[in-house]
Amino acid sequence: MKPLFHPRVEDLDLSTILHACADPTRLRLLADINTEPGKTCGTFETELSKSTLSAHFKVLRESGLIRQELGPGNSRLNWPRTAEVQSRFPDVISAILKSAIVS
Amino acid sequence: MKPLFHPRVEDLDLSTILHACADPTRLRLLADINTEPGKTCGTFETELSKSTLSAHFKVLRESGLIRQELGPGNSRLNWPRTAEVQSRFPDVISAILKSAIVS
DNA sequence: CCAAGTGTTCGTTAGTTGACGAATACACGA
DNA sequence: TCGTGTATTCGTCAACTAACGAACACTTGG
Repeated sequence: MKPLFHPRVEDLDLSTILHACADPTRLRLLADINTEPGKTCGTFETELSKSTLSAHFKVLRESGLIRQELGPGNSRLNWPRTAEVQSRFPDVISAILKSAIVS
Repeated sequence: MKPLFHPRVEDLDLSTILHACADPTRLRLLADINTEPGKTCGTFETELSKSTLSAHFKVLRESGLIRQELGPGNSRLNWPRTAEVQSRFPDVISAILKSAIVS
């Protein structure tokens, strides 16, 4: 299986992270992952196609906001990297998530 | 003089705001405006053309992050709307600005 | 081995973005 | 009124984005 790319904490970039959060779909996915860590890609409530969703997960993963692990049956388990991101950019993600869940 | 559009506080949108912050140039402008409120558009240190800069100010203004007032000699005074944005999305902008100024 | 389930990758398309120079609009001072 | 200074608008261009379906890759159960 092809290894999935995850940026190191020291390579996180604020603009990249904000760009990843700036899309409503991705912000929703990110909020869901933080609410229910370990969700697989297929368990998100959405109207979008699989390929579109996959692309959004890729953006979240490559920005450093989530970690994707192999799960059973070729599935992907999605974990938040919120703590790691916070270590570089304190309070940014937690504040965004708080506002995102409300709105 | 054509009036400049400013969104009302109740119309602020989190994704729009994050998108405005996601560009490195705009984040720098926003940080500068917060550091030195009332700066005019021409006083920012940048290599970009006037028209490009004007477009960035427009994005910041229409997202609700700044307010632009008429100044002397057809200049624009740029003021942060940080407090208003905070009232809708607590801590988001302050956290972003703190990280932005460091990096 | 085969079929079903889960995601990714590829190619395409329409729309958006960021950049620029040139032209324009407006205010102010001489 | 005529420049000068300040900023916006317009038209253009290349690059990027989000969306889709089809095809592919991989795991697992029968």
